Amino acid sequence: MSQYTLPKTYNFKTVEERLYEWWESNDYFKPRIEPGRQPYVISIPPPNVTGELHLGHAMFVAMEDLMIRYSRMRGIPTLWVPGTDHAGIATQLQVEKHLQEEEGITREELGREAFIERAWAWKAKYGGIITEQLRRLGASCDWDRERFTLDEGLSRAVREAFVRLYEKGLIYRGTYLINWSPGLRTAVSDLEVEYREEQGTLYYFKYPVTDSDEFIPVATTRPETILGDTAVAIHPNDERYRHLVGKTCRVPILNRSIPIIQDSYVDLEFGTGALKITPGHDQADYEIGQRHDLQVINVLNPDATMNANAGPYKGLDRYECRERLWADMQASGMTIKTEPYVLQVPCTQRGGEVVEPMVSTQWFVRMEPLAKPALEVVRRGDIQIVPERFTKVYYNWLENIRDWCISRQLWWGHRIPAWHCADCSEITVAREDPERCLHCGSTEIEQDPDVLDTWFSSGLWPFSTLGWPDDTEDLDYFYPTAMMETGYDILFFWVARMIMMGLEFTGQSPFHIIYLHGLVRDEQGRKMSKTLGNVIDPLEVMDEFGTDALRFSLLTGSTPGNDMSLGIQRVQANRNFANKLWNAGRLVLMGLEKAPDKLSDALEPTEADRWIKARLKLLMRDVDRLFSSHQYAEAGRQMYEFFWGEFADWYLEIAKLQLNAGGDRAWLTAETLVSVLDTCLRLLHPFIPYVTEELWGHLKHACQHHPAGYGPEDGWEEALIVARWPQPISWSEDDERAIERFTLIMDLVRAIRNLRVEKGVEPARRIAAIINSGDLTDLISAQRQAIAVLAGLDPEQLQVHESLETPPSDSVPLVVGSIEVYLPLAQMFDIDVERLRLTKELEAVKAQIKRLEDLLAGPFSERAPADVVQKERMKLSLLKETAIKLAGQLGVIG
RNA sequence: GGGCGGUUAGCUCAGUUGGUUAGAGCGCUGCGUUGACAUCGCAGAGGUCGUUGGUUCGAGUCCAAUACCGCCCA
Repeated sequence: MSQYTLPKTYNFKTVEERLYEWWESNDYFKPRIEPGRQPYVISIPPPNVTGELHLGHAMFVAMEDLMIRYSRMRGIPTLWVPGTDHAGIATQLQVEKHLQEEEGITREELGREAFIERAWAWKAKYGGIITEQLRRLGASCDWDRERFTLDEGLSRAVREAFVRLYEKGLIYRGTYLINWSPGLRTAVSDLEVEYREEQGTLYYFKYPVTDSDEFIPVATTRPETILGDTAVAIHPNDERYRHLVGKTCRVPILNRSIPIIQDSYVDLEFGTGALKITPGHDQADYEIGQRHDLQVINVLNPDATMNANAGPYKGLDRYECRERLWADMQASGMTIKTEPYVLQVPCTQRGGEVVEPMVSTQWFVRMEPLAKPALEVVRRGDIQIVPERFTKVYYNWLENIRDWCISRQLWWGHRIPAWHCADCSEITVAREDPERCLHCGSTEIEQDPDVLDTWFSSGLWPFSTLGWPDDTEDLDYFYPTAMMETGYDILFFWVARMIMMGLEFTGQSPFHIIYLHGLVRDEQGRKMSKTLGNVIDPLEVMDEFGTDALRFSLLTGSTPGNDMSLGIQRVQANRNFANKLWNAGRLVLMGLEKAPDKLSDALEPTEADRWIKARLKLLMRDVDRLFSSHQYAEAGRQMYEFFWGEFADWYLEIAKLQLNAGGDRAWLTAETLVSVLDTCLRLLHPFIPYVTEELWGHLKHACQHHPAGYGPEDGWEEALIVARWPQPISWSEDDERAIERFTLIMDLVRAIRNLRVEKGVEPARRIAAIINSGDLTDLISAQRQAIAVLAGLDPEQLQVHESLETPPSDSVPLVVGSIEVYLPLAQMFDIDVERLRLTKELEAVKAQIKRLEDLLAGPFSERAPADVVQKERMKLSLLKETAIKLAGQLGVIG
């Protein structure tokens, strides 16, 4: 009876939570500070504090936890700093919605202070959910260092940063054209605006020239903006209207007089070739207006209704105004025509509601001086972006950067530390709340009502979370961080800004590698959205298949910077992999019991032992190479294939035999099993931490309770999470040969299996076989038992000969390389069928020979490297042997 | 308008610095249940690597052009 009766199926439900708590309570997530030693640090991309877990979170947690666990196992002081983001707009909207639903009141009715209190209460209530969910994913963050963008320390950092930038003249307040969201009643930055294609209309109408019967035909997609026009522009080369330049025309309905100007921005081909200029509500027009010193007229209220400048249309919603105005113009004969037109409608990234360009007084960050050093650090390689192609995207954005509108007319966020003086109208910006105006000493000062863009505080994240602006031990030791791992969709929003802020405030790049993962999509490659109903909830997936299965799917299914499709079937397959690991582990544990206490004599490893160890070495080497080039997915896939396709499918089958042989053979086999399994668990741990830790614990326990004392040379570590990462071991010729020799055995076994199936031999039936193995007789004889078991042969009736003078009759012949095999399946032997089969095979081999001979006769043998040529020569000679054997067998059949 | 990515098996995707008859998972077909695992095993079918041209002894891989799909920026 086994001492370790593990269940037949891996049950993640009884494992995950227990292990996570065990890891956390043993402080395995906490780094030791080892002065002089370079630590490995990742700052988590902080999720929205009241957000819900989605696959994007699962993706970054899986990736980062992989990197963190790998680093930790390598013995490097490793820190993953967790935290959450206050997410200004998102959270405020949630709280507002809740307020409306539960109490039927608006935030304005509640008042600013009370509202902020509610928001904090909301955060207190729901803020822990997301971090709990990150734990569930196995995130090995140091939770004692958890931060929140709106906590006291970070608020101080934000304030310090703001004041410094202001003092340097990099923050300014001014009245410019910005993106206004009427729905949210706040300004948003350029980045937060997305363009949506919509079917719209292009309206053609007449701009009457003052004191003349002439008119200029003009086209617009937004007729309501006519009310804010302050010029009509034509191209300098445009002959048609040249004579009108310098004259004025009259705004329809309002009859305001506006100039006719020339500007090369005007596209001669578009519309009528003349452009109405609305500096108050269009970016391009705004710039033209600046060039020509045009008046800026705002016709909109903050809620997107028309204001007094719209004259008779005052109070109407903008779309209603559009219709009415057009109808009025039609009535007075000023319209020409309309035609369908596809518009690019600006919308907010969040709500999706239409954004109106509008002139407004806001706070801005001057970006160019910050962008320059940020470009420089990437150019000189201090920061490397993976995949590399995003470097170009990054350059392009920074080289064409525009000033950043950082003020938001919200309540939930970092309040701008600026006070306006009622007496002198000057602004006081200060680290501590001032009592009086810095300019005139007046006490009649009031703090600016706006808060900062959420991304302003996120930009400080890698150092603010470590204590900046204070000179803390953490900041000193852990900063700059090593890796910034996140989705490419926030390269500008977040990553670029962190680099700029990091350089500005700390003088150092905040991290050295940027690894950008792709976005997770559904099986058809579509974005997941609630409206499409194709959202996969990671929590449900984990409930059904376990965390490891989800992690492994995300980690092996994606390549850097490329989107991935996640299918549930893939997760299921990986759940099966966890189970495969588990059962292979069970077999090893049971095998241990068959091993004697100690080795009685020196004993050579078997061919299979040598092979699996050599293959494992190759795997370690590949994994090392792949990890260092950030090809984590490929590394994971190779581990999977090695474990399942080689260790489980082949070695374990042979190991059963070797264990049953008992004695020293069993002892040595158990040792190999333990060693290979142990190494595999170490390699796989960063990918699938739970099942590996659990199984490793059993393995360790079993080994420690076995008198043989199997285990790693330096003994078993406390836990897999802190166990040593396997180091690639040197490669030798012997390893090469071990792989070649065993590969031949596998080929032989496979060939026999194929033939069995082809001949319809029942799987359970043991059949006889005669092998003529020539030079390889030593190898084949030594492996006869293994071959017999794997190929379903009867060991009693398995003959291995070095040469065979008279081949057996009535036997099905086959050739593997230079080895001949005869399966005496008399009743299934059909001479015609065999002849045909052998002839076909011979033809195929001959074709191969021809191909290689041609190749070697050509320039290949002179131009290609010697080892490549040699390889082909070897292949050719083996094929020739095969051909001879096949021809011989055909001759026998007659 | 500028830039980027994708196009490989029925589906979802891998594929080192170019090395010579292209891989995985799922799906499909056939067979198989007394001891690691049916969340499994054995075997099989299935691909002119979008198209065209080029470089090379050799191209899925490098270059150029082109088509389609998608993304980003303006």
